[in-house]
Amino acid sequence: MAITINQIAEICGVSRGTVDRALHNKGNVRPAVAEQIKKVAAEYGYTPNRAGMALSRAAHPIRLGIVLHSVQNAFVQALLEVCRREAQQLSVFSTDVIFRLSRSLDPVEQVRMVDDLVENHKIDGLAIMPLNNYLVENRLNDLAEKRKLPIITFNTDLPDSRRLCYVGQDSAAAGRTAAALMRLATGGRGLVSPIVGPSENHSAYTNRLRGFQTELCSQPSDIQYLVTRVANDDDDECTYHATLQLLRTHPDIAGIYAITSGYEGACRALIETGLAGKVHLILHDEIPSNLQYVRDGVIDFVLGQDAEVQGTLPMQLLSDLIHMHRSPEKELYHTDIRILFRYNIDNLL
Amino acid sequence: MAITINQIAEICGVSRGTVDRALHNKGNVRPAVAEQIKKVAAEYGYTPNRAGMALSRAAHPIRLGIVLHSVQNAFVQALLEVCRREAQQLSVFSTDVIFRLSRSLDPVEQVRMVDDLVENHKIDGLAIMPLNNYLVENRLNDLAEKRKLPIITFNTDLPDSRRLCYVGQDSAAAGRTAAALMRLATGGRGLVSPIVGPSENHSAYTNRLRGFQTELCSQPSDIQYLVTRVANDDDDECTYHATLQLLRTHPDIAGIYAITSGYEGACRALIETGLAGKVHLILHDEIPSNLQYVRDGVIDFVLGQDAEVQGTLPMQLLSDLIHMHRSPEKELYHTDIRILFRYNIDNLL
DNA sequence: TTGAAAGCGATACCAC
DNA sequence: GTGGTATCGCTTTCAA
Repeated sequence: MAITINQIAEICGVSRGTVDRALHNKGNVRPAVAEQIKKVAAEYGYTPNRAGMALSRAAHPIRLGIVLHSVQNAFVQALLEVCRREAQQLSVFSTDVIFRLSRSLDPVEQVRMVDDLVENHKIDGLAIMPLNNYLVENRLNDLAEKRKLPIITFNTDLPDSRRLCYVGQDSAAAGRTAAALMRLATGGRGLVSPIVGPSENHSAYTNRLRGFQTELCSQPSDIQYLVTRVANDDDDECTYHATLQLLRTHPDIAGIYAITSGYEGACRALIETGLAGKVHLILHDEIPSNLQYVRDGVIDFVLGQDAEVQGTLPMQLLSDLIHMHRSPEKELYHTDIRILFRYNIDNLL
Repeated sequence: MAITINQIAEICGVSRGTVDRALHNKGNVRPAVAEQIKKVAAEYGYTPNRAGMALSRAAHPIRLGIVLHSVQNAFVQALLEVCRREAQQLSVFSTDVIFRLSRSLDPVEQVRMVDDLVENHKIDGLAIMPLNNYLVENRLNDLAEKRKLPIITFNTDLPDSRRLCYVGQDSAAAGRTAAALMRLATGGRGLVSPIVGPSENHSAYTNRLRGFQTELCSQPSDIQYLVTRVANDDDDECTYHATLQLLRTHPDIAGIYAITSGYEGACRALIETGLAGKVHLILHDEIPSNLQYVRDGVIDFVLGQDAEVQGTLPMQLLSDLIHMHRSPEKELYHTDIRILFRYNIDNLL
């Protein structure tokens, strides 16, 4: 076992209280004594016992806010699940977590949620999946500056805001990865089409498209490129019809890249037209339905992102910051870009 | 905050001690009272506070043993690193971890290490990366049966032994994954050669080869198959020479599958012969040198395994079992088979 | 500026 | 069979 605050107190011939004040720079310790205490602590490699801290804090809980949008999306639901589990874990550390969820992509609603958490629930930290909109950005900047509220973005970033850090995928890199896999799957020939929605306020989606596009065009090849637009983000039905239409007008198409996990309709369209397995298909997110389509030979590749890390790290970082005054070490915590295909999906935990 | 043992005691009009005995079935509680206590606990969704448990156990520490071989291998070193970090974490739960490391693949030495941990250090649980040898297997079976020692295998399994469970990759599936990627990279044409050592006592390696072989032969294709044997496992120099030899005799070779991360010599051979990027190359393990070869265009794909889970889960499972009498839920905890190539390696945590 | 003491939740042990 | 009490490491409060 590591050295304890009691042992340090004994070594230095002072009381526990004094050691605590010295190590936390709370003042009311004679400088010379504080000096010696810190020296001894460093010498013996003192690290506070987390169980002890947790227990003693039970009387003074802190509150964290979590804001998510697009909760109808299957991946976001998985992410929410992980967040809930982590919230449970954190309750040991006297950290209460308050969730605010929306289906829409309405920035006004998101700002209202944030305000509610800050004004009515007095949160000490915020983890948010932000919409890419100036209303949201301005509000977050305000809170960070004027209220000194620590804010962490996750899943989707708002890079120019005053958030502490971002936990999530590098969306542009994910798009480039999709392009490289598409090249492999098609042998670098034929017509390839990404299916995208308006992606308004949703920077993850626009970044994926940009990355895909950039990478495909970066090397000379026999690939033609055509963007298929659908009316809504994460809309299964739209995607179904758009894909049917695409397959009708371009029956010789080589590959489709459905840019969100809400675009499962593309799978149905391929199956119904008998083109499943012939047209190469790449989708995002490790959700059960996608994996089943992979097993059935409809989807070539699924690009997964690490829901585990995205759902736990933001809260842990906030908790560490507030409880132990330890700031995040990096600005960007980029999570895995997982490549899943039929050979490596049935061996997971 | 969740309900505590104190509150249950108050509700039931008994003392904390009684509640504790009732919930842990320690006897010495009147059946009717025990019944009521359990009912109340269930009703209020009681879960023991981990911080409290950890703290109260400080006086009664437990000991875990960890046995690793092939520690000169870069991946095993990364794994060891993770284990050390987890051991640090567990010290909060009064769990001391004792490591025994070997470079060799000698089963006699491994058995000796296990014996030392059991006899001289009185370990309460064992996590081992076992050699595939009857001496090891018999010894583990003995300890499991006669001494009731909980044993978990990790990284490499010993499926017929009496271990509680296994945490690690499905090696055969990893081999199949390598074969599928090789098919993609080569376009399904040409000569493909896995490079393997004797793999004596090392079932992960033999299973990878078996999976690779099975998958390549499972579909009709224009791929020819030739196994290249080297004298030692994880030997860079051997591999270098064997690869040079292979490239000389088969200058038109399409792909090489180096079955362990110790076979970096294959990369050097390809670079020196000017064949890097022309002959497709797949290696195992997410180690820095491999990733650099990917960036340099020498390696097409790296198959990674999850060192994080492999290094933490076995100890957590043992700790949970010994402290809380909670047995592992599964027999096989298969970790990720990660596919890494130049597009998704520079965006990691 | 400092020390002493209470309390967080769970466990172990000793009286009764 | 049961209740009381000490203990783990840390924080906080109050008194000196």
